[in-house]
Amino acid sequence: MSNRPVVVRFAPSPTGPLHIGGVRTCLYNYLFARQHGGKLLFRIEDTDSQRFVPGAEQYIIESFKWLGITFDEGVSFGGDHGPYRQSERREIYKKYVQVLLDAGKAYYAFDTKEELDAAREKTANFQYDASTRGQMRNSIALGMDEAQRLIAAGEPYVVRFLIEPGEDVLVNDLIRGEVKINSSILDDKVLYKSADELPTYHLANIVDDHLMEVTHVIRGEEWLPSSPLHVLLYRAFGWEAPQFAHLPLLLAPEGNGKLSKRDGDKYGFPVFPLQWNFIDKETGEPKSYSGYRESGYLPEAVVNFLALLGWNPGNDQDIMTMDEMIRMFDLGKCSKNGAHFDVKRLQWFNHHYLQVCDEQILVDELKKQVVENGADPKNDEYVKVVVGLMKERINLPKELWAQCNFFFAAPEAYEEKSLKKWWKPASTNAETGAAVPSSSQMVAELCDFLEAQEDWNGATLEPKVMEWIASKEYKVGAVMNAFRVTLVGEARGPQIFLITDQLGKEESLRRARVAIERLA
RNA sequence: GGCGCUUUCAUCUAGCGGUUAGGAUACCGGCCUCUCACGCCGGGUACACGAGUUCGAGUCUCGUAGGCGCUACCA
Repeated sequence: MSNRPVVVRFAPSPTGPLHIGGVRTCLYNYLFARQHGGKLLFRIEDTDSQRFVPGAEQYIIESFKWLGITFDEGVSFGGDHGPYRQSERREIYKKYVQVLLDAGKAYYAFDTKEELDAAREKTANFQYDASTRGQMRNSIALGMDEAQRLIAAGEPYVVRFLIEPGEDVLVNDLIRGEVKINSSILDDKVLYKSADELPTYHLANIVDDHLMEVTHVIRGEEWLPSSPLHVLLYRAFGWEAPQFAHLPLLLAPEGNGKLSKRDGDKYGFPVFPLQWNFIDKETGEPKSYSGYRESGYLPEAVVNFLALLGWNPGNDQDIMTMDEMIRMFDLGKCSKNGAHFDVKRLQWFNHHYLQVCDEQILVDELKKQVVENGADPKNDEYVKVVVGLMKERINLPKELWAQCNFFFAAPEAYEEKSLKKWWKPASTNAETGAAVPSSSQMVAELCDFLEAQEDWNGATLEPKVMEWIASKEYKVGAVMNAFRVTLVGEARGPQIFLITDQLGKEESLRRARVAIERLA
């Protein structure tokens, strides 16, 4: 193995929004590149013209921009190895296909879709390989002269890779160790199609990785079975193969299968970094898949969570900055088995990063929510204080309004459970036999006491109120919680004098008295 | 069906021949407290199964079973 400078790549197909599993693959490539002072390339593998989706490329670029993952070379980033879109590299692939053809390591095949289907129908487990290629329509069975004649006559063809059977192909995987696969189970893969003059993934991938001087291929486990083919292709060209590392797959939260876009709908969380809008092909209706960004997840949380899904630094650290991850990342510490996606854990990460993020993000979000709910956000300072009080109890910004609505709008109804517990009629203390006034009366008395107070500062108000409660021989909880219900509408929220500070004297007393009247 | 990868708490995982099997999320309980959260403290739950190797196996080997992936002129 030579000591080439580290070059890795992320090479998605622009077939739609970027799946969260792809995000993790790219993140690992990024961490690896940065740790080794190497380069990360961004290549677009659009060799399947049938599945090309406009906008997907831009979506992917925007996603990584949001996540803070940067590239050094590639589509939209420039570099000396371009072009970086495979559809713009036709001539390059043609040249290398010819190299293989000339060396007798690949051949022309003319079988139509129908003929191939018929062969598969006829023979169980049909495979286009050494045992069957003699019966098919290709330059080996037909002879090169006939093949050239067919090509000249305009017959569409493909070029297939000639696999020699019976050889154990070794793939050295940085995560899984040595994987051995016998070449007999490999079929003569199509490398090139004359119909669109494009190569298939396998050929384009090898040629590009070689030309772009890629040293490490870090990709999903779904590629493991075809990695022997890739090894064979490198060998056929006489090129040094890169090191491989096949990452475990991301699995659905429960049950079976890998994480799919349907799981997002099923479990109520996004599986894409950004929202993706599209037209439903069947109904013609505009639809969209939700994204982490639009759902209020912070990029730091998504990255941190994803990094630990399949890798860990070997210590007990969970919260990591990107720089720490870059320092500690280790392919050898990646797990080998698939990881179930646990959205609760992601939310915990998000909760953490929400506490340390720029508060203005939450201030703006809450302001928006207040307006949407027809209330008055007053001013930035007011909203900022509320955010400071409430952010520790949310996992997502969208939960803000439900938590803090009472700071902006008086309760219109009172929650039943809270009333049952804290809004009581007059009674007698079972132990002392003393009369206990109703909640309504206690709050009314409290209002009179508060009315007389000149200084409405919670810090000075609190000891006075406590003193007053003691002098009346009331229970602190009974008075404060009844009062709380009148202000909030239920038994929740921050310390009560923090609420009255924000609401002000007039509004606080008004709410209490309105409640007394309503609950009479 | 064939081939490959894989298997420690519900979930993400630590562990690389000798551990009371550790951490995190979730869950439960307690503390704090005017409520709800946060926070802190505590708790339960795991080595898929069966054979070997070894004085000793979660750790090594082989089977079995389960899970996942691939098996296209898709990537």
